Amino acid sequence: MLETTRWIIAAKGLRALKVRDVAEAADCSIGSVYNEFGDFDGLILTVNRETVQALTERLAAVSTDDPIRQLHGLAAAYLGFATEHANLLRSLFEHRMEDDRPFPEDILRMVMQAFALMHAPLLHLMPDHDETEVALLSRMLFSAVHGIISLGLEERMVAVPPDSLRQQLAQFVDTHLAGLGIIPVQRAVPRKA
Amino acid sequence: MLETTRWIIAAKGLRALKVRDVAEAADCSIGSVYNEFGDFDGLILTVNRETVQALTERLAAVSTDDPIRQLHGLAAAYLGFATEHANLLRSLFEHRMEDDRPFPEDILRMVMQAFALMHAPLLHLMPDHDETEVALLSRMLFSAVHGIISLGLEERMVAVPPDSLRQQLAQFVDTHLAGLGIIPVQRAVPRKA
DNA sequence: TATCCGTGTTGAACATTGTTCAAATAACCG
DNA sequence: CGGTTATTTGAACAATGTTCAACACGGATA
Repeated sequence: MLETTRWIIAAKGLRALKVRDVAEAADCSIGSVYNEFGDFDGLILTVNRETVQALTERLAAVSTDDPIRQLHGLAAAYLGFATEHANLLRSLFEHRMEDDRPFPEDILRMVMQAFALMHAPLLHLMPDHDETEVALLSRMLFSAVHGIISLGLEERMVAVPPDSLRQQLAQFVDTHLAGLGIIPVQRAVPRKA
Repeated sequence: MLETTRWIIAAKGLRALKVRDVAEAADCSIGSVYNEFGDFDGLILTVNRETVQALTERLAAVSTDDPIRQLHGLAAAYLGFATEHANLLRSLFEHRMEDDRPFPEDILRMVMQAFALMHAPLLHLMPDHDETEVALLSRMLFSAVHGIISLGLEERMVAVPPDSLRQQLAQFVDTHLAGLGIIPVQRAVPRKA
């Protein structure tokens, strides 16, 4: 049942998800879906929970040997996940609850936790800085990476080629680390000159 | 009629928009809405068009005296617009067409145009660089700013206080410019030490 | 004025889809 | 097997995007 839902969202987008389709594919009645998930939001949120879980696992699997490499790895891992599961990630970030019900606390926590994964390596690289300051910085950096990727993959908006995107992301991380004084500023070779 | 639609989206979010509400508020029949806009998507897209137009105007109004100040101004202007019109901006970026109809070309162009506004000042600051390279860089920078702002304002995800967000954005731009070698790297004073 | 024709408006009716709930079915127990 | 509880069912309901035949109005014409 969950698999079916996830498959539909992943393949055809959140908007294509219908309770009746899920029920039919799972070979059960409409009511059973409601018994299991409460309502439509519950169905979606369950899939979203799994998505953020999978994302976190993927990000957590990045090697922690070298902080700088880890930051690059996190960005690359996020890009990989976003590329492979674009619709699932969109469902996580774009879905709005019916009426004005509050967003589930636990999903929120999980997303924040995932976005905090840059904190540890950054703290290693900036040992003299205030921890809360680094926390803010890491969340901001991850938000920036998220923005670059989610807009870059938006096929409706002249998507950036995946390989170019990978390259851009690496450059972005490097440039920012240089700006923080962690690695030396490397001027790109001007082709024009 | 358009005003009503815009008002509903701005006040209660895209999901709260109903054809019947628009018709009633505009004191006309449901059919008239369809005569005017074709379908539901048409209604939304018309508002989105206005939104990206307003955004572009606001961004274009930023002073072009000093390139660095201009970049800060663009980020700040985007933040201001996003703060004042959060739901309208969300409607622009999160709305998906029915079925799989293609996203309107003109809106796409306008968004790209808005996101390209960092190109000119960046080109001034990097006169020796390849223009297409700077174009990619400017789009990436703007995407990053977009990510920081849109996630930062997401009230469901522990929104960052607006003032703190403004400060973070400025720091982000400065750090990135420093990383590009345009302004000197300024190490923040470590509070811990 | 009466008639006709093009144009724009209407809202009842329809299709889709999330939701409910009383009845049917199944499962368990003594 | 009878009784009790739990689970499943799907017809019916409500909300909402969409259609379209009927209607209303305005101007041209006789």
